[in-house]
Amino acid sequence: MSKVTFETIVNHAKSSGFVFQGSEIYGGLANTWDFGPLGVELKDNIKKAWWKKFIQTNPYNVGIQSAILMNPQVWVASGHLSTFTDPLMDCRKCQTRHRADKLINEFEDGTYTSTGLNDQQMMELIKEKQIPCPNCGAHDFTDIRKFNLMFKTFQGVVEDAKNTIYLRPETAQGMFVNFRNVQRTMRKKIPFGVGQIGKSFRNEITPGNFIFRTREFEQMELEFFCAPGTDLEWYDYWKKFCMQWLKDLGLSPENTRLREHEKAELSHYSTGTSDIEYRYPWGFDELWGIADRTNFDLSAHMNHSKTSMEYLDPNTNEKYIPYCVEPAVGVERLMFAFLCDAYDEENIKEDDSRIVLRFHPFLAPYKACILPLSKQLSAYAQAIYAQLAQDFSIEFDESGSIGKRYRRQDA
RNA sequence: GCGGAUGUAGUUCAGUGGUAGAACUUCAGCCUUCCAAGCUGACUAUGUGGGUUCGAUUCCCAUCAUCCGCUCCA
Repeated sequence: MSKVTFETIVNHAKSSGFVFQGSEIYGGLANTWDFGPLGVELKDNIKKAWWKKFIQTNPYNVGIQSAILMNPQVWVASGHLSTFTDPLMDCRKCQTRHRADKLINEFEDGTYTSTGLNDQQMMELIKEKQIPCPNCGAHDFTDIRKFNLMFKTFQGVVEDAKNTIYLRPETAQGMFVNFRNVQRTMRKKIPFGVGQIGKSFRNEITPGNFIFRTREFEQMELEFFCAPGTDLEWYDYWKKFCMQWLKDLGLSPENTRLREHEKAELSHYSTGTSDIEYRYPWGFDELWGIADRTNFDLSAHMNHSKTSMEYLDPNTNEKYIPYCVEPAVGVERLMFAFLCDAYDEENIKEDDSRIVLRFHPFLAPYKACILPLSKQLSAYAQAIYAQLAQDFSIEFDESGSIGKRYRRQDA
């Protein structure tokens, strides 16, 4: 099935109005992509489908939309600020990368400590003590570079450290900090979920693969809160739920699989994570992460904000911090998966093929196209077009031969 | 960020230190046709900025972007 090459699909997406390179006329901006007329329809349809399935028709879940800019304390509590900010140095000789704090702490069995040192001081210490590259033994490091995954900006007119705020690297924290608001106003009982669709930003070291990994991306995340001890059950439930949804939307099962994370690759917040993977042109890669986040986030916010995140179970009169299962999927990579899956080349006769995109009707950018057989029918055709366009995305085309026009729409 | 490759119309691909070419696409006109490639015509390109040169798309440098690895994640 996945006979589509990466290049073919990217070219087709670019040349048929799905995706354009961002800021193209200025030479582009690395890894930014703009969605064209067809792209935005497809992307919106994916979001609508998700919202309908996970929020609108789901008895457990409700939706929110939280701000992209949040109090920096959120990121302190969530761990994003500390775990995503590593002081890194490259060895010029062997091209390996190391963390400055680790170099210091691991040198001579921990004689020295990086605690309390700023970047400048760490660099000086490494130089002074002649700490070598663990890989090749050279003493030729680059300066420390901070790889902060989070985009930084300043709130207010003055640019100083006190005003530093971040663009959110995930939408999830918006659900956690609003846990009590939602629970109270919607009178929700555990288990229940809060979902949102929104942009997130990560200053990835290496983005790439077209729209698969970008620094600005849109997430569809659900935080499903449940009682401690029931999390594994729900974890399984959502895995199946998500898989089924993909299948219902026509994503071919042979290109989709579920993969359990190894212990070593688990993120700082999770005790169990599975990926739904899709067979992209370069191979299977992560599409949808389903994580058991335990009560890590709510506990962290409770400790940090001094606001109780406890839930009083009305049946047992028990107070607890709910556990959380999170299915999180990136809209763009899901869209890319649907694009790859829909792409087909039909052989008409020898040496002749045509490109057809076979989307699920719900996802198809256009639902129909009006093609008058002759220009004399133009007025009637226009009327039909206007009528249908009230409720659907419709195309209109009266130039060229009829066969040609059919084919234009296929692609 | 590091290493390697690449950069010519919308797309695919030619070509040259001295006027840049094709096919498909697109557009206009003819045709009024039910799954592309009938006829006529038209538009459109050497990523950007320097340098060498009488002259650079071609050679050199820088830069930007893309692709492939390292890495990371939804």
